[in-house]
Amino acid sequence: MSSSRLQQLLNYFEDYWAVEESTVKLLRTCVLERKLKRKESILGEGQLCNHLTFVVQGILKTFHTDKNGNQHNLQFTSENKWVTDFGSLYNNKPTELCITALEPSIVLQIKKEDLFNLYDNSPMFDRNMRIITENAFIEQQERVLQHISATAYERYLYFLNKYPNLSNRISNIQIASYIGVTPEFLSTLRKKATA
Amino acid sequence: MSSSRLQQLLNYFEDYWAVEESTVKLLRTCVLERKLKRKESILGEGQLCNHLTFVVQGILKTFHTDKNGNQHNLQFTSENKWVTDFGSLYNNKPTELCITALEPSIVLQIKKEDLFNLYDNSPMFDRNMRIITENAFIEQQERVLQHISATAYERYLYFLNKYPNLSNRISNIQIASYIGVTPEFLSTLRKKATA
DNA sequence: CGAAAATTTGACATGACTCAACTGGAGTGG
DNA sequence: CCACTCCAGTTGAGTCATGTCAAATTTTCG
Repeated sequence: MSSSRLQQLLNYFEDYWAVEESTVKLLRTCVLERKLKRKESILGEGQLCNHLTFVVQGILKTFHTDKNGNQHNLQFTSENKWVTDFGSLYNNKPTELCITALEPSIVLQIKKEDLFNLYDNSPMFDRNMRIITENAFIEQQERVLQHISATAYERYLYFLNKYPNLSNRISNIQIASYIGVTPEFLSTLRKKATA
Repeated sequence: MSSSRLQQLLNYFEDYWAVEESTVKLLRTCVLERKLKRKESILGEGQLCNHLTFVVQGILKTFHTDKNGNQHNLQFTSENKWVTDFGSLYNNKPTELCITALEPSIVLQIKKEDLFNLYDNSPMFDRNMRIITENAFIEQQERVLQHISATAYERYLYFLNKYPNLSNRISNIQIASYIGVTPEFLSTLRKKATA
């Protein structure tokens, strides 16, 4: 794999802690690179999730398809963010989620066995995944709070404000699905926002 | 502190991993017990969150008060669950949340410094907090999914089904605030559910 | 027991969805 | 370069879900 892409991952970790040489060595042996075309998936409904994925370039969406066939976006994952389905990864349960590229993308992946091996051999890697997960939890909690206390209009403004780079790169249909409204209704919110 | 309550915490951890004697010793020195009356708070808006809290008995609610004075319940924490405000705890930021007992309760608390000490001296404790946080993340994600894809009625039925013991012990006003509807509307949903 | 809080009810207002139609831009093949 | 299709985005009419407010009733807790 391209060493510059592994380097991006290492730089990312350096923001959290000084990565030991032994961990770098482990990462070098187990990190897999994968290129994705637009609309290509790394996880499909009913499959087992076997990887932890780090986005080097591009944007992925994680969504659920309900019984009526409607898609609901749970998460966008762009550069230097992680994505996986924890429920499926840890409990060996078939996933109800799908992870798909919205743009041509490059990701790094760590297989489940290698991930567990990293946890066992690098306590600092383990710790950093704890911190990363804590931050992800905070973000989800903030989002729940929005849904129980704010209107769709407020949620939209919040999204624009929090993810300015995403809102330029993602279609409004995807944004509507993320904040939990129909594309038609988002359209009226957008008119209101520019008025 | 009562050793039986520390024992409950140790039993809890044993479900995850075999606790080493050195960690037990550390816990014995730093775990604080606290009794709470109904409506008593362990964290108030504007304060710094300095503890990780484990509920031995009772139920706490974590809520946010919006600019109109309305409370929105983010979380209920009952026996053998953890609660804290990660954002405030790690970033030393004043919290926007409040954690209050819904029943007379007994909790165990670990101060921030002791918590960091535990992380440093017990990699398995660190790991288990990672796993606990991952599970909490999954739960929040499921809740977000509900809000972007399900009706209030479906969310209510889901709550009843997922937390049968909570729904008996908590007033409907609290449940309404948790699922994100007004108490009046929850009342109509309840009528529908028993019809 | 008595005060405070929880729950219910009903009339009315508004937020958000559905469906169908229309517009306009981005690719694609001839 | 044009004609074509496809998809994103918008608009509007009608409808349903949910909120607001006020009041009456019941339950809970000190």
